[in-house]
Amino acid sequence: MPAFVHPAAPDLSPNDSAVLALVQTAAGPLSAYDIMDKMRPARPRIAPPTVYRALHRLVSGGLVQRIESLNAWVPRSNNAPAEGGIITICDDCGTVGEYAAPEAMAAISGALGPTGFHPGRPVIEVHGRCNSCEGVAA
Amino acid sequence: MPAFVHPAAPDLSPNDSAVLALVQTAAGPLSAYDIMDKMRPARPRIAPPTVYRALHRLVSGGLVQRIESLNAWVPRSNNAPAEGGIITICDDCGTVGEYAAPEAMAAISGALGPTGFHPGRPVIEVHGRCNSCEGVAA
DNA sequence: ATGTGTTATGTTATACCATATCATATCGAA
DNA sequence: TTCGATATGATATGGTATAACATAACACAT
Repeated sequence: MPAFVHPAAPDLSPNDSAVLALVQTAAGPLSAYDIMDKMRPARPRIAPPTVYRALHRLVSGGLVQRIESLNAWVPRSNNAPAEGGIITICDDCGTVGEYAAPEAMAAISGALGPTGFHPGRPVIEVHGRCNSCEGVAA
Repeated sequence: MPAFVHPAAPDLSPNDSAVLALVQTAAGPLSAYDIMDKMRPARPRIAPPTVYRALHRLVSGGLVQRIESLNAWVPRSNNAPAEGGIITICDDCGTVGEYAAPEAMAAISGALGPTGFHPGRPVIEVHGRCNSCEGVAA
């Protein structure tokens, strides 16, 4: 897996900042339409492309990550790996976590080596139950 | 990662068989609406729920797999791992592959152990370029 | 044969997710 | 000032998935 480094985020547009703030302060993953709804009080005419454009820029800047298996978006934590950490998704409470796992990434690269496939963007999302939820009802 | 074993597929309904045949003979991943379009000549009134119900049953039976990052569906190969192999997706030609990688799964489990997260369904999809496409235009 | 439970399918409508397209605004560099 | 680059506005549409309710088909016990 090539070590992908996000380009340094330039200063954000007002739009981008607003979207980022919402994603960062949300209790969990937000869909693009959740974000729109939250922006609507301040900006009644906000439209989907505006939100998606901001999200795409934030993803490029490494500030936001899309959860493919949820069609939803979460902030990247500051201490998260530069790219491609493991995402955990609790199917009970919806909590999402992000963890570095260099050995896992290496193992994936190793497994793909013989196939000739050239890895680019990895999507590693593990559904399951978080520690709290598992404790409540095993 | 618990070793999840799909329940043995009971005999398929006619609907399920039709959907499975289409997925298995397609050149690449099919969306649910691709499948509907292919069924329409024979069944002009086919509707989305019919296709989705078949797909969900086929997934439960381990015969079909959903590619989360494509919103599309592919057959499980006979020699594919029981569950949770690594999916490769060539972003140039669309070809999808499935590979076993027990060490990678173990590494993911290992990385998550300290977090207390209890893994269930893993989604491991690696976008990149297949060997052929990489050769054509590096 | 009738009733009952179960599973599959039909049918309509709707919700939800994402982008194409074209117009307008803003701002700094040539 | 004019131009190019970037961000946003605005409308429309395309694409993905499920809710809700109705009906059919079949197995099987009474």
